[in-house]
Parts: sequence; C-alpha cells; structure tokens
Amino acid sequence: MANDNLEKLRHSSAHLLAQAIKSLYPKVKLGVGPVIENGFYYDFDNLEIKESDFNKIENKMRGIIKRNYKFVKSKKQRKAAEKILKDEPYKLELLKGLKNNDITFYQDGDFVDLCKGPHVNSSKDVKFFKLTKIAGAYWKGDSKNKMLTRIYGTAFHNENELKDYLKLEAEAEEKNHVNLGKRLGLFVIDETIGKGLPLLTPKGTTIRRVLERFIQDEEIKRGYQYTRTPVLAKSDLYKISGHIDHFRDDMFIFDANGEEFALRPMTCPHQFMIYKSELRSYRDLPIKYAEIADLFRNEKTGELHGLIRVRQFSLADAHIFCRDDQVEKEFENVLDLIQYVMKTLGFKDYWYRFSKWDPKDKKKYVNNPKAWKNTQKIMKNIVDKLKLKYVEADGEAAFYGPKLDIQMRNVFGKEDTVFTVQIDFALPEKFELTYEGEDGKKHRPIVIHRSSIGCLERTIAMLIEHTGGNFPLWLSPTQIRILTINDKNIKFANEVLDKLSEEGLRVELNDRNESIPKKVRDAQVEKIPIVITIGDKEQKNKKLAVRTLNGKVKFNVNINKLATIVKENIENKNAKFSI
RNA sequence: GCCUUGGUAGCUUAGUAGGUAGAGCAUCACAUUGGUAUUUUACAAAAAUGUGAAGGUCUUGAGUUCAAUUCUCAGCCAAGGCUCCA
Repeated sequence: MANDNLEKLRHSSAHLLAQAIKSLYPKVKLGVGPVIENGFYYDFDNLEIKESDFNKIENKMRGIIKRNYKFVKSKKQRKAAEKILKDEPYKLELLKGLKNNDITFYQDGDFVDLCKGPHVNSSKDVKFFKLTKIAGAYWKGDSKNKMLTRIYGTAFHNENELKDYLKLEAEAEEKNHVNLGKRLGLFVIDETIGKGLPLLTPKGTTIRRVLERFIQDEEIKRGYQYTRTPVLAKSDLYKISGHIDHFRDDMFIFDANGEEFALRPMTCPHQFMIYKSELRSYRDLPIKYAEIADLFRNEKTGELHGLIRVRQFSLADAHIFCRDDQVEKEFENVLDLIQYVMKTLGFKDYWYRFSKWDPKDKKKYVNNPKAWKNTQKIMKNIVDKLKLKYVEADGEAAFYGPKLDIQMRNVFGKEDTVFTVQIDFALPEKFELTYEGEDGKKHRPIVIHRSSIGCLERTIAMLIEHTGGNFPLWLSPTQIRILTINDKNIKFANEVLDKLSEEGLRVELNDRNESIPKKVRDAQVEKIPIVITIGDKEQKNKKLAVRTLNGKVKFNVNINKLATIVKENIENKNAKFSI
C-alpha cells in the first residue's frame, strides 16, 4: 500500500516537472514521464538545459505545488483527445498506440497530460522531491529515433526519507567498483593505453589468478578439456561464422600486408576448428572444450564502464559439442556448475533471464524459425523441469540461438549479464560440424556455448561491489599482515613471515616505526582479513595474537595451528574466517 | 555514437571577475623532547612536536589577448544515463 502511494506521489511529481518545464520553456514537446525504481523521469524534446538550471525548475515546481491544484481525471473520446494533444507530436504517437477509445487525462491547473494515473489528490501532496540528473534518452528507446532530454528526479513522503535516499546514493557512489578498486589498488586506468583497457595491478592480478585457477580446476574435474587458441585470425573465419556481418563495427579488424585479420570477438570458431580437425564419432560426444579466452570488442565509447564493459577481457568460455539426446543432461550440468560458482563466490542476488529471439527482427537473427522454435522449446523444457525462476526476454537471444542469462545488478542498480548459457543450432551448420552416428551417417552436433565464471574482469567488479572490498580469505590479495610492536620483534616477525609464506599463504610484514593502532587502521583500510601483532610477549612464547575483520583478537595462537586453520578456510573457499 | 557532469601534486581538493597556484593526507630529510615503551579501528595514538624538502608544462592542441590553468573552439580521458552487448 505504501508503495502504491509512493508511486502516485512520484508520478505526480513527474507531472509537476513537466508542468514547470512547459511554463519555463514553452517550446518544449513532451515525451513520456513514468515512475521508475527510485523515482521518476520525464523526457522532453527541444529542451536544452544544464544541471545548474535545476534550482530554477525546482522553484517553479514549488510555485505550482503551493497553488494546491487538484489532479482531476477525465475521459475523452479519441477525437477529442487528438484535439487536446494537437501540439504534442510525441503524445499523439502514444495515442495511436492506445487501443481503446476511452482516453484518460489528468489535469492540474492549466496543465493537462495524457495519463492513465493514478495521482495524488492535490499538488500540495508533493513536498519532498529533488531533481537528480539529466541524461539523453532516445524516443521509444530506439537509437534511430531522436534523442530527447531526460530529467530524473525522486520524491518521498517525508524529508528524512528523501535525505536518507540521497545519502545512500552518495554511499553507493563510494562503494562502486571503480572507486573501491582504485582505493584498494586493484586496477588502474591509463589514458595513454586507451579506453576500456584497464590494467590489473599485482593485487588485482592475484584475484584474477585465484579465480582462474579455481575455475580451471573445477572444470577439468567436470570433464572439460582446456584449449589454447590464437587471439586473432584471418577475417575469413568470422565471415563463415557470420560474426563479421553482425558485428563488423564492433570488431578490431586490420590489414597486414594485404591480408585482413581480426582480433577475435569470441572463441567459438577457434574451438570449432579443433573439433573439425578430426573425424568425430557419436561415442566421443559430448566433447567439452574450455578456454580462458582473451576477447576483443570495439565497444562504443559511451558503453565502456570500469571493469564491467571493457574492450579486452578474459572470458571463461566453453563449447560443448553434443548429440540431441545429450543436450538436456549437458545443459543441466552447466547449470549445476554455474550454481556452484555463484555459491562459491557468495553471490545470492541473481536471477535467470530466458532470452529469446524476435521473429520480426530478420536482420539480427539467423532466419530459421523452425529451428528457433525448436531450440527455445528445448531450453524452456529444461528450465521448467529444473524449476528455475526466470524472466522471459524477447529479442535478447544471440543471433544463433536462445540464451539463459544469469543477471545481476551493480551498485547503481544497473543490470548486467554475468554468465550465459546458449543453445546453438546455427553455427554447427555454418561450420559443417559433424559426427559419425551409430548408423554410419553424418550427423550434426548441437553446441552449447557457456560461461561458468563469466568475464573475469566483470566478475571481479561484481565481487568488489558485493563484498565492499572485504574479500573472503581465498580471494584476498593479501591474506595476512604481520605488525611489529617494536624493533626487537622484527626478527621473530620475519620468522613468522617465512613460515606462513612457506605454507603458501599471501603474507606481508609491516615493521615500520608506527604505532600499533595506526598500523591496524592501515590494514583495516586495505581490508586485510587477518592481522598478526607481534610484541615481546608473542616473541617470548612463540605464540601469535591474531585479529580478524570482525574486530576480535585471539591471543596465544600457535603458528602451525593458525596455518592449518587458514589453509583449511582457503581450501573450502569459505565466505568468512574466524578463529 | 548521443545527452549530462567532470579532469588542478601520489590521493582528496581550494582557487583565479585573465597577471603562470595554495591546503590536508601521504612521502623523504633534519631537529627537539622522550628514552626502548606489551597490543587492536577512525575526535585515535603505547612516540610526539617542530622545521624543511620534493612533488603541478593546472588533461592536450588551437584561437582571442600584452598576458590563458581561468574565456572560445576542437580533441583526449573518466563518471552517470540512453542505445548496444556475439
């Protein structure tokens, strides 16, 4: 109920915004003004403003609010509606899309808008609102259409809620992986190197390496075979696959002495060539080729974002070549692997998206409706059988087949695909992949494309935001830091350092001449999970004082025992460590 | 690619109605007091205080000007949004 009220409030705020804009800038044409997750927006054409104009606009809105206008609902017939909206081309377009003849309008004061409501009773009910940002947005979300000016805002029932929200937003800004990653020294961005090409520091690389080893070991355990294929190929390869037709502008293509090459945007055709290099029997299947593949995509500049959207990235990719009767089982296996990975990484807030083709979009998708329907059916059966909760999304499939995407949100609430599983009926055809069946005839395998731990860069970004930088022990770039209380302890501290390093732990020593609280604070800021303090007492007893991130300190810990506990925690990839 | 915002020392930033820049933290050095300290998270210190140094072609280029970090234009880079995402 409260949420309904909040929606009403925000929707009414959007109207007031439009009303204020219309009165300040009469030439503006109105787009749409819906409520969104944390507020509302309104799109305007023919409006050029800056964020510094917000004050003026907000004041105008307050002026309107004061007049205590009632929001009055009315219904009009189509003809009458067209008359009302005659000067609003975008609204007329929306009107055309409406099927029924009773058109609802809301009016407050001299401002009337096409709108199905609902609204608050009076403009006076809107008290606590704020305009937050300006952005460009294409009319009807289509980049072929004109770009309108979108103003975002939010509104709440009381001042504290509004303040809290703005504060939370500011904190999210702090917690985002770009800021946090920089502060923790995980990666840097250098403009001489170029856009979308972040550099992983030794610490960031440690996390990457741990993830990489983890997934490789796990996949090999599950019957995958690792390949190593080149990061570039003659562009002919991508002509066969069709990628160059679909994505030419998004690829790095170059000429080398008259021959055209491309940096690979995906791994599929490379691994296909290994499959093709031998005659395959039905007995060989399924064949599962995996690779941590460096991929290159010339993403448009505005689409780049920290570690989440980059131009070179490493995808934990695999292609499973299987017979029709194996698809279901293999698909299940993949999901099991993905769920295991999600659990191990500690990700809980994710959901599945069943991404389907759009029959109307002939350009984007391989034209084979029968095969589309068939594969989508197969996928649907599987996900239904597994009782997965998922949302369906039309027009989100890969050009060669439907996908099951695993979606997550970043700190700003923006949704991204982290992992994906695809059933591909088209590329095996294009590459003429075959296997010899029991009947001695050639058959076409089905290929499952899948990623288990996604792009390592993106996964690291999600980990940073999800943990707030407090990585579990097995992922922490530095697992243990040793602090000395005074210079006499340095020798023993080094012994401990050597001992723990020999055990394969990532240990550092801070023997600088600073106070213990300061050293502890530094370690805290760097989010180091285990801190060992060494003073004379420890030195004398050959025991350690061990501090964990929860603030607890345990004294008189035996070194070997500590090493055992820590190693066990790492081995089990536990989310938390305590002693 | 488009819209908005921004780019000043390693980090966080102030500032200039156009006269070549300050601060805090961090770093390094020296001095003074202390005199070898028994322990854990942000108004704290179980070393403290002081002095000093180093660090900036004020994102790049062009234009206007006697003079540009500041104004204008163009580019580069970043952040947020739109579109896209094999």
